[in-house]
Amino acid sequence: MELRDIEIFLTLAEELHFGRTAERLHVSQARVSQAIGRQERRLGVALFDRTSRRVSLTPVGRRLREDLQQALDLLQAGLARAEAASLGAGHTLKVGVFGHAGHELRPLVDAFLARHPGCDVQFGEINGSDPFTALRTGDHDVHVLWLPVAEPDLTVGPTVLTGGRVLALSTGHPLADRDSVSLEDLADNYVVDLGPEAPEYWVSAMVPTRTPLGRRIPRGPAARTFHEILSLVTAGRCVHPLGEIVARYNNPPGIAFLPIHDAPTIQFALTWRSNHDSPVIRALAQTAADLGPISL
Amino acid sequence: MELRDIEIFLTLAEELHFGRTAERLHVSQARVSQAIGRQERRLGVALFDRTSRRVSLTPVGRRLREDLQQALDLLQAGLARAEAASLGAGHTLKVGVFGHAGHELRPLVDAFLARHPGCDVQFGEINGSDPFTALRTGDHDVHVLWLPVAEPDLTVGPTVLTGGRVLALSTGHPLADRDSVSLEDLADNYVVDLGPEAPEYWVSAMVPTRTPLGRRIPRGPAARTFHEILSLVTAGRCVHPLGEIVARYNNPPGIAFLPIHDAPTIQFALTWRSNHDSPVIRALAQTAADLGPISL
DNA sequence: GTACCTTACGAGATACGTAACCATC
DNA sequence: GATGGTTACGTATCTCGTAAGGTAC
Repeated sequence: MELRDIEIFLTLAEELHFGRTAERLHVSQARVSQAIGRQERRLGVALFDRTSRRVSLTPVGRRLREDLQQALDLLQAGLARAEAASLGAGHTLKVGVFGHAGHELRPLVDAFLARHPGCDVQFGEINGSDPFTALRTGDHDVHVLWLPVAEPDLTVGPTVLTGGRVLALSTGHPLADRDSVSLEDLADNYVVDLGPEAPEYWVSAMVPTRTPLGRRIPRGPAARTFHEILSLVTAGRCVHPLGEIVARYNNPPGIAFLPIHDAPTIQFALTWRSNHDSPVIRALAQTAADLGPISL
Repeated sequence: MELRDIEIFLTLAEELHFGRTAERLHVSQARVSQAIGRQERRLGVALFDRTSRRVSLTPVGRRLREDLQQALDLLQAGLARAEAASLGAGHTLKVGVFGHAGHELRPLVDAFLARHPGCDVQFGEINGSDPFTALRTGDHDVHVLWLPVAEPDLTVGPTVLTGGRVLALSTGHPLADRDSVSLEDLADNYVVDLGPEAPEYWVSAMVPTRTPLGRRIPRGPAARTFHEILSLVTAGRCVHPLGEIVARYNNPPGIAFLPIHDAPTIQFALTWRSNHDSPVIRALAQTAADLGPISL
């Protein structure tokens, strides 16, 4: 991307300081030096006079700055116009969420639709055993996933939901008459195995493999959907940690949801394929960032 | 380089044909398709309506074309101005050549200096045992080398010299009273070994390892400089093929230069580090291209 | 069936960061 | 010796070409 070099040049022309330029553009100082050095080599002329104490534009640099600034402004204005056209053009965003989270996201969706009247949002369902596939196939545009998400091809955007966690257990379970449980209690029970498709680092952020004291939490039988999990829990074969939101929207017979008082709050963030972002997705992310996370 | 994508977009907007666009920009048709597809994904809007029969701009595309065309023109004008400033700023180009080739290149240098009065050309000497090092270290900006040159970090520019070839041999050599020799004659003699620093494919373009009929041409003792070669030849220990130009400018005692009548013409081309081109180098190359090769 | 746009995939080039280096005050 | 620009080098990403795959006429 040669445009980046131009951006670096223009920023340095403004800041007259390599370190600050690097900071502003979120790159390393070395990168700024390289970019400028390369431009100067290509052009065959110094754009900046610099010692390690002082940076200033040469006459050629000053002239180039004016020309490029103008060009870049035009360019970005053109692209922005095209993007704006896109947002007005009736795009539908398919957002994958767990269970009823879509309802809790109503404020975000409303704000987004208000800002972008041409657009629409549809929710699709995802589940913990396979959190990324629908995104990667293009079936969904955005997923709302608990963090951390560390997939090389996915971008993690703003957090949209935060909340506590509950333990689902059978009403007949010895712990069921408590007011709350501790993560330590998990060590004495099986939790549902979500299967091999979801990366372990991600699953274990919700379903830990060890208690804070280090005791192993055994994985029991596998389940792929939310209802399979519930049925294992109902049968008393497993307990299972879930987001607090689940307790708010579900009241299945034979199951109790008890707060896990020592589990850290969990965050759900917008996530999308890095290679497939688009103005609509960025607009949703922007709206989410402006709104801030919704706390349960 | 995101600028390339813009260039591709603008060209396609003009041609309305992926194949022709690819041809004009010297890229594959797939690349054009990829570039446009990516732009459209990023912008979230179609820029072209297309079937496999017909390509046309959408309204958004039409508008974007106008904006980007203007921006790109400005940008290139700015860069061109800076380049022009560079050419006026008294650059000195260090050109590495073999022996007296610099004299033969006088017409090129004169034309170049006439076009770019602020610039200067200095010649440095190179020799066949180590043709690239001075270029890579930055001691020289350009080398005039016989072809083929196939180094990944070097760019081969226009051919500046072409000429026949001669065999240097001792005046006491049995062949010395001929009018000319054949490549086949080499098989009965040792040729000078230029050492391991020069790549074999390049050396053998001047000093073949086999005759056209396939007989091996034995390599004799090693020599690093032109004068070392001559002294081996004078001593009768070797013969050695050289460019015709050598015979024109040298008349060393005890050595005869006989035309090799069946050796193909050899070409010498401007060569420089791909990563270190500059307006001055490009200007020299342009002048050379306009002038055409000088035939001996 | 043919012209021509798109997709899949791999190799090569490029961008960028880390770390060490060098210069100025 | 502290601040700040440069150089060397490794790696992750991106570019681009080849080849196979669609689709409209």
